[in-house]
Amino acid sequence: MSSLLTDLNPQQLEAITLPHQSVLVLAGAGSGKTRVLTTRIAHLIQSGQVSPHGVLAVTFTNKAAKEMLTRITAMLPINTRGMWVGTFHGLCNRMLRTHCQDAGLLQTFQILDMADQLGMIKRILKRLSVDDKQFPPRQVQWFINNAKEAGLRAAYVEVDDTFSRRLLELYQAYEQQCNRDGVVDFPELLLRCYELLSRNEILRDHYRERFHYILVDEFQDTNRLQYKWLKLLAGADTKTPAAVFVVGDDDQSIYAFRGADTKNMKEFERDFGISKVIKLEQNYRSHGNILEAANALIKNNSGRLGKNLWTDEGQGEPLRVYNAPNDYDEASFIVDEIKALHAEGVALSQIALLYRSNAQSRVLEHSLFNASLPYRVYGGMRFFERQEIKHALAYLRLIANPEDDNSLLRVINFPTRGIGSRSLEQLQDEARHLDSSLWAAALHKIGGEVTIMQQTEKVQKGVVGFIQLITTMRQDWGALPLPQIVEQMLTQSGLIAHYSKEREGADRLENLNELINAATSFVHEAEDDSLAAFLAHAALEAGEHQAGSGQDALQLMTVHAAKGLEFHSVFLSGLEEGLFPHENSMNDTNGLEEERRLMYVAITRARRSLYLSLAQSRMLHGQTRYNIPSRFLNEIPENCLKWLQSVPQQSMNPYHSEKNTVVKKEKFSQQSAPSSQWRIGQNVQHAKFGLGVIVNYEGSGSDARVQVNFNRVGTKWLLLEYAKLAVV
DNA sequence: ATTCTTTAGTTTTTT
DNA sequence: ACTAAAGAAT
Repeated sequence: MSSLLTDLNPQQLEAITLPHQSVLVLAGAGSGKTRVLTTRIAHLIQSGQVSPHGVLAVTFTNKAAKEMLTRITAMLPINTRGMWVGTFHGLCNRMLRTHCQDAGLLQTFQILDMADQLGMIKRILKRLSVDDKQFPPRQVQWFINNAKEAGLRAAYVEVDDTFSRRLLELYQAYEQQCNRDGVVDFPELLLRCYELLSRNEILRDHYRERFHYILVDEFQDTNRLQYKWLKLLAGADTKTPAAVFVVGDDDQSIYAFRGADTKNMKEFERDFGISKVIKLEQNYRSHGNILEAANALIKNNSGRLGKNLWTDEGQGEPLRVYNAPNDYDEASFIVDEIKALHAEGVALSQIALLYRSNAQSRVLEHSLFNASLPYRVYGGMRFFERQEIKHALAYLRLIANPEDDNSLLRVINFPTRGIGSRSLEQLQDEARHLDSSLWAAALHKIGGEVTIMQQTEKVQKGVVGFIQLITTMRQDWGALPLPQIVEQMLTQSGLIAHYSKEREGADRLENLNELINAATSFVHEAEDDSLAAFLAHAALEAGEHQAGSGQDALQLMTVHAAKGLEFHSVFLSGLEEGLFPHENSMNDTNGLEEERRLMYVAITRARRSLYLSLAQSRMLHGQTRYNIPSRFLNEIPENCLKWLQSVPQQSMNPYHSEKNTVVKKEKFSQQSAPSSQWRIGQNVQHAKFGLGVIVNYEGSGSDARVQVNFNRVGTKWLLLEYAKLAVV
């Protein structure tokens, strides 16, 4: 009947055209999941079952949300403005901004990212003089976020030992501080919003009345709180619940580490009285060998909901595996293969280079840069996370709300204006006395001592200057458009001047300029172009701002970031035990199964060709590590794989040999050369400490000592004369 | 108070 | 290897 519904298989068609009821769609990788989701929305609107106003679609990443909107607008020539499409956090932020009073928040409430949050926790630990050895800030952060993601306020957390009790007190102190500063962390966005809806019947009914159709992508990655929020919003327990269309794949659940729980799928079936589960099992993406490899691998996981992907396509080429002697050789192999593919006509943007952890991108980038292959890195160090941008944002936040202690502390002496630790301490004491923010304390101090004039002027000059600076900035705010506010702030704060003076400041200045551009384009694109909205955008979409996205470039990202994307060719690097699966996850079954799902995700990104590579040795944390091939390679059937030979040739790898000689030269020039068997990188055996690698040495003759990194006991300095080291 | 130097922790993945 | 924090020197 309509062009929307052509070229669909029966299951896809059924999912798309389902009447007003809730449904669970189990969609395997490459089964047209996103297409089904977007087509359903378009179909619902086109057939008049709902107006854009009544649709709410939740995705997991901003990238996915954007993609969804683009696809819908391509299918339907309508204005999608009324539709709510976004991430859980984005949608909650939107609701909280709209109803900030009911939510007990300032109009200008700010969002803390993970680093901000950690800084805040560190500050609280210091204030309460808690030993941060005993209570590592990271662990406190983990505790707080976990509680929030389970939907628990401090008052409801149950603890049974003194350690947890202390953690709970810290949680409480943290909550207080957040409330006073008017800041909100990531899980707080959800929890606040959930509480708002459950407390406020009018609002709840308003939104229930509005959103008759709710669609959720990547449902397997939702955590408990997100699910509760969804249930509440949809009115699962009412007579007229919304039609909730949920798409997920338990085999692609890779966010358990931040509370995602596939049990939500079972609960969804129960809570929404699901009578229909639709399975999409035909894969339209990958060739046979790739799919066979993925299926065989994921079979090793237990407790799957069960589904088997199949394809009409031919077997295609085998997966190519390359076992490199070291990480530089691995990189140059990848570079060569990418060049070859590109020469054959594959667009660089259709080639992805994936890795398990961000740290691995360095070596790869180096080789790509030397080969002048254009590439684009997703994730890693993001624009809004750079320190100069963080400083600038802190000033902007203070303009919006000077009570924000976090931001104040970040920039009160940056650029330096003579406010040292001493003055800061005084200020913090004052704030504690008054039980107020640092800003209020500073105002109070100046106000109080203005009568004593002379001395104050000397002691507090820096602080007075800072207060005047922020006050002046605040006066202009409101009158000026956003980009001008940013521009003025950059000069008035002295950030520009500071980075102009710095040796390596050129990049930073460029980034600060880019911030003005970001503000300009934000004003053009966003409906709400207020300062607060811009700051929320900066916190929530930290990764989305990427310069130079226009040209054809190779795509570099972690496997996590690659979920939901597909490429003609995929390179998966670092397939070694300890790296992938990661050593932190290898010890328990759950961790290992999640790693395997991650591997599954990685494999299924490829349409036509897939390259797997590993290195026998690689630099990590400044040390050479020797790894064995990943167990996942053994889980892929041999007939899918084609092992490539590595050719040990000096000329093939000029960078690596050059680098090595540089390192060695330095060592030799400063110290006498030890006998040839004791050299850096040599594997040795010690009677007591076991196996290790020599990482450094000094002295000579009877004084000669070597530093050895032992597998079991870490690094030790040993006198060669006494330590009976054996070469392995 | 600021800047230079040394040291310790850190990195798994992300909204 | 790299960065943030602590310590020492100016």
